[in-house]
Amino acid sequence: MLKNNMPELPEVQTTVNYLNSRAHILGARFVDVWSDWYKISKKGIEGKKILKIWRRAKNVIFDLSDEYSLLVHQKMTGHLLVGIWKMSRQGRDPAAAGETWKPAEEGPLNDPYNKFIHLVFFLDNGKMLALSDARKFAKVELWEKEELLKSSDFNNLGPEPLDKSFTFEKFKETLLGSPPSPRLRRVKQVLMDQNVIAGIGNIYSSEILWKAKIHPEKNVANLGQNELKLLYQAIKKVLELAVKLGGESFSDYRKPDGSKGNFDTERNVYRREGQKCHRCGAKIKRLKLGQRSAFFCPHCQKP
DNA sequence: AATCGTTCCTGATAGC
DNA sequence: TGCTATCAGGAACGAT
Repeated sequence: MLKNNMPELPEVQTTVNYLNSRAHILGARFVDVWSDWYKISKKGIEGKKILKIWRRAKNVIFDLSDEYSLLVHQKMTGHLLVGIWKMSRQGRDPAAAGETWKPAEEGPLNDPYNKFIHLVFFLDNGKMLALSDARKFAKVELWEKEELLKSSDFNNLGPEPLDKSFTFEKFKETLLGSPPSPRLRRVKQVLMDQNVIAGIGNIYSSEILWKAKIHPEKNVANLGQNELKLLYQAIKKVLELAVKLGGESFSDYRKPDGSKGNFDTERNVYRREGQKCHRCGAKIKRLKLGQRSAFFCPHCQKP
């Protein structure tokens, strides 16, 4: 079975944190684009300057000059990498350029030069911003900033769980509130719904529910006050810890320098089917909810 | 209106 | 050993 690990909130935040600090790409301008897949034209982005890099849900947003924004959703296997480039006789194709493609900082896997890079932005300060994406699912779009902010996909996103404004009251209101009504739905699917709470995916929803000792199929309307409190605290704690550790890297995800995140030691249920629960020793089980697999401890998380 | 199924894609794995 | 069929998965979109 393929070991999937799509970037969720902690991984995307880790990427954004890196891009804003150690990558040294703020203030740089785009000079060229190479891709064997994405239809991003040099014409649209050439000369635009990177002003600010931020996250909303699982999206990375580069605010650019001229009131433009570059939207990147890494989906399943996508991850952004930063390197340095030099012109070569072969031009700027990193596959052809070979040794001119090097990571900006030393990463344990030397990952930035890999066969899954399908898009590279060349910046005027000698840096490359690349997208590695084995499955070619990632989304990269150039928007007028205002259009992006008022687009329905973007505007319907639920609150950011790590914001201070995401209080327990706000959480209950979001989870149980009337419109839209996720009232009759199973808690795992509700947690993963980007329009209810933004940024949580398959890995962290399983980890959060394990920590809160709640069964993934439990209907959110049937959660007691104590369970709601535990769930709220688990969301904050699990995501905060994962951001602190630089996310999860058991599969494709890497920080922009190619190095791995360190959340793996904290993984309690995801992809641990048949192994012992770290809390009670029972065997971790897996079930299908919709098209997704949910991992849980049948002893700690009773229906 | 809400929910379910399909689609995109390819590396890794299971089964023969 | 080598081939093929199956699976994983976020989210847009089409169908019911």
